[in-house]
Formats: sequence, structure tokens, C-alpha cells
Amino acid sequence: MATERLDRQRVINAAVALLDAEGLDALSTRRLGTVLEASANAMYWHVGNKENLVGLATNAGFAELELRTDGESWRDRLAATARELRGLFTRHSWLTAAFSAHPRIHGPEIVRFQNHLLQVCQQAGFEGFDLDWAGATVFSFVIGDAWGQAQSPTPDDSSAMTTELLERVKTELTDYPLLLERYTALANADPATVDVASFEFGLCSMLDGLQAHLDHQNGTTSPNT
Amino acid sequence: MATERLDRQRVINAAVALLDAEGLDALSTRRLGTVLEASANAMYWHVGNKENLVGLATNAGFAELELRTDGESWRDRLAATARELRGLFTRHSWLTAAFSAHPRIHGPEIVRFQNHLLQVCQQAGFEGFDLDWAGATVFSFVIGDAWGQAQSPTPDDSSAMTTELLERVKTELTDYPLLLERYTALANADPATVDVASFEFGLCSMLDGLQAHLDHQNGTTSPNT
DNA sequence: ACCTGAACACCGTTCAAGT
DNA sequence: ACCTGAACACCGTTCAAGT
Repeated sequence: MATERLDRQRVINAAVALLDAEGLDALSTRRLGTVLEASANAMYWHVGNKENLVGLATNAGFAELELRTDGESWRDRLAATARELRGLFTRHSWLTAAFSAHPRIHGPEIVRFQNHLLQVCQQAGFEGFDLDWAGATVFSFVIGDAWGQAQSPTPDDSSAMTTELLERVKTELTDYPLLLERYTALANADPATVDVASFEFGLCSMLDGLQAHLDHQNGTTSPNT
Repeated sequence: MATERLDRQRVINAAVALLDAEGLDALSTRRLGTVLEASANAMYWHVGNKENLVGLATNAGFAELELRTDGESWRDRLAATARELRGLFTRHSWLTAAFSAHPRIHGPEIVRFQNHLLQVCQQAGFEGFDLDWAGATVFSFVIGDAWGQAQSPTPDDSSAMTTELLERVKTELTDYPLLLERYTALANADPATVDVASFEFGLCSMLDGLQAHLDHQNGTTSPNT
């Protein structure tokens, strides 16, 4: 009733809250209007249109990133950056869908992160296009990993439903015994620890791969430094 | 006028054609209806609903993958698999958005690919959960890379517009000289070759990283085999 | 079995009109 | 300057009714 005046930040905050709670599909101008106790089109004055609002929400997400530069080695710094980014995408699981739906999303906080990532790669010893490729490799892996986590988001049903589902899958995967074996092994493991372990394995592999590139670039003579 | 009877495959084919041509947002039940010279809701009998249709279209995409097992080494086979998957995602750029919007997508052709990926990783020497992590690492990287390519899809405007846009960006990136430098360097390069080079760099890094894991796992005594 | 027409509840966006 | 109400052109989906 005695609702405060709207402003851009309040609209963005409400959008982020709605996105976190119910996902990208739940964000509509009318739902946002009711949340803000305003008409459905009140937001247009503040954020232009919906696509722009999603962009602003995404940018607000990236503002959460703590970009530290005090790691002991480039490897530590790059790992910390990757983990920060991954944390962002798990806290706001709508981010991958938002980027996919609106590829033009950009903003100062996103730019800030990109610059940080490039800086860390530069300190590691990458130059020229290799700098871009190294940054893109890290970014791609983290995005792809977050994208994979979003694929299995529904432990709504407890173990009872799971075993029934497992039976159904068992008949579907009859031609692929290896896949069935891995599927059951993963189904019996704790999802949270599985996700972390999967990410850390990939991250470690990526860092080893980048390390190999740097070693080769600086001459393979002293690989033990 | 003398339109053939509808069937599930024709609906899927029309959906894929529409998706390829105009993207995920363009796929609506009514547009599909006009393409098929049928009513907007004719598809419901054949494919259930829209989400299911997108799943079927995705599955149809994965059917295109040629999964070869005749590589000389596990590294060749895994690289070939990754490149096949990347090709699929570049030919059908709506795939990342489709997966993001409907995380529950699955199907026999997708399962077939997953099994192939696991097989290749198994032949490489991975076992147990490492098998899953290795596969997930490759998959995540390829998805993330495809996702990145989709971010810069609009060379609609030729070089004239690009230079004007470059000026605008130059003021935005004034706080980030490193990012500005890399941005201009990339803007002056051929986008297609850039995309390929970026992917190949990341792929090579990933394979080196997996290689390092296998070496360590089998004992670091014989790294030259 | 397969398809249509009409209907329902929703959407993003615009724009005159209000304060 | 900021916001509302009504309107427009779209959605996905359902369902009785047709053949």
C-alpha cells in the first residue's frame, strides 16, 4: 500500500529475487509488477525492456564476484577465479539460461570479471592470442560445467521415486552397459560431492593443460621450476 | 493445399528447419502450424507439447553425429569426438539455448553419444568416477565453447558499423587497457579462424591435462610411452 | 486415428492519459 | 519525472467437435 517509489535498483533486486526463486521462465513483466506492487509496465521506464532487465540482473550477479589477486601462484589465482565464477553460477542457476536466451548481455561488472581473468592469464605467462584462448578455455569450462549441473536439478522426489526411475532407465540403457553402470554409480553417490569432484577434476585437468602449454612455450628444458 | 498427412517425423523436421533458420524464440506452435499448413495445435497429437518437441529436435540433432572408433590413439579419438560435438553445436546454434531452457531433455541419440564418450575415456585408461569426470570435462568444455561462440553471433553490420561500435567500446573499456587491447586485436581478426583457434587451444589443453592425469595414475616412471 | 475451431490464461510492448 | 489502464499482437495448451 504505502509502497516506496520505484527505481532501477529496486526493479533489478526484485528481478534477481524472482529469478533465484523460480527461474528464468517465472520472470514476467506482470509477475514482477505484482511483486513490486506496481503495474506490469512500470518497469519499462526504469529498465527499458525485459531483455535489458535480464542483462542488468546478470550484471548484478557478476558484481558479487570477489576477484582476489593475492594468490601464491598463477595456478592458485586462476583456480580461485574459476571457483568464484562457478559459485556465482550455482547460486544463480538461471544465469546460463539468461546468457543463452539473450546472447548480447554485457555490462560493467561482466567486463570487470573478463579483465580480471585476462590479467591472471597474463601473469601466468600467456601473450597475444594465447591470452584470449587461455581465458576462453577457463570460461568455457566453467560455463559448461555449470550448464551440466543445471541438467540434473530435480531431486524433488526422494529415494523411493529414484529407484522407480532407476528401473525405467535400466531398460532404456540396455544397449549401453557402460553408461548404465556409471549411471547407477552416480545415482548412489551424494549429488553435491559429485558435482564438486567433477568440477575439481576438470579444473585440475585444465590447469595442467595450461601449465603444459607454458612449459612448452618457455622451452621444455626446465620443467621442474 | 494437397498437403500430406502429418506424422511425428515431419513435425520434427519442420521444427529443426525453423530452429536452424530463426532460433529458439521463433519456434512457436502457430508458426510451426503455418509451416506445416496445419492448425497450430495439430502437433499436439504427434509430439505431446512444445517442450517435448524441442527435446525431439535436439535428439534429432545428436543423430547427425558420426561416432568413429578407428582413431590411432585415445587422444585422436577423444579429439575427434569433441570436434564432432562442436560441429553439431555450430550447425544448430539453438542447441545450447534449448538445453538451458529445458534441462530435462534426453533421448536415445543423446544417450548414444554419452555412451560413446564414456567408451573413449575408458579406452584411454580412466576408471570409476574418473571416467565420469573425464567425460564431463570434455563435454563441459565443448558446451561452454559453443556457448561462447553464440555470444558473438551478429556480424550483421559490416566493417563500417564495427568501427563505430569499436569507438563506443573504447570509452567503456577505458579502465581496462588489457581488455581493450585484446578486444581490438580480436576485432581485427577473422572471426571464423579465431573461433577454431580458440577451440583447438582449449581442446589441446584439456587433452594435455587428461594425459597428465593418466600419467600420474599409471605411475610417473614411464612418461614417454 | 487424426485434425480443427474456439476458447482460456498468459505474455511483451506501446501509448495516451494521468499526476 | 514517473506511473497507470487499456489495448495490441502474440503465446502454450485444452477440449469439444468433427472426419
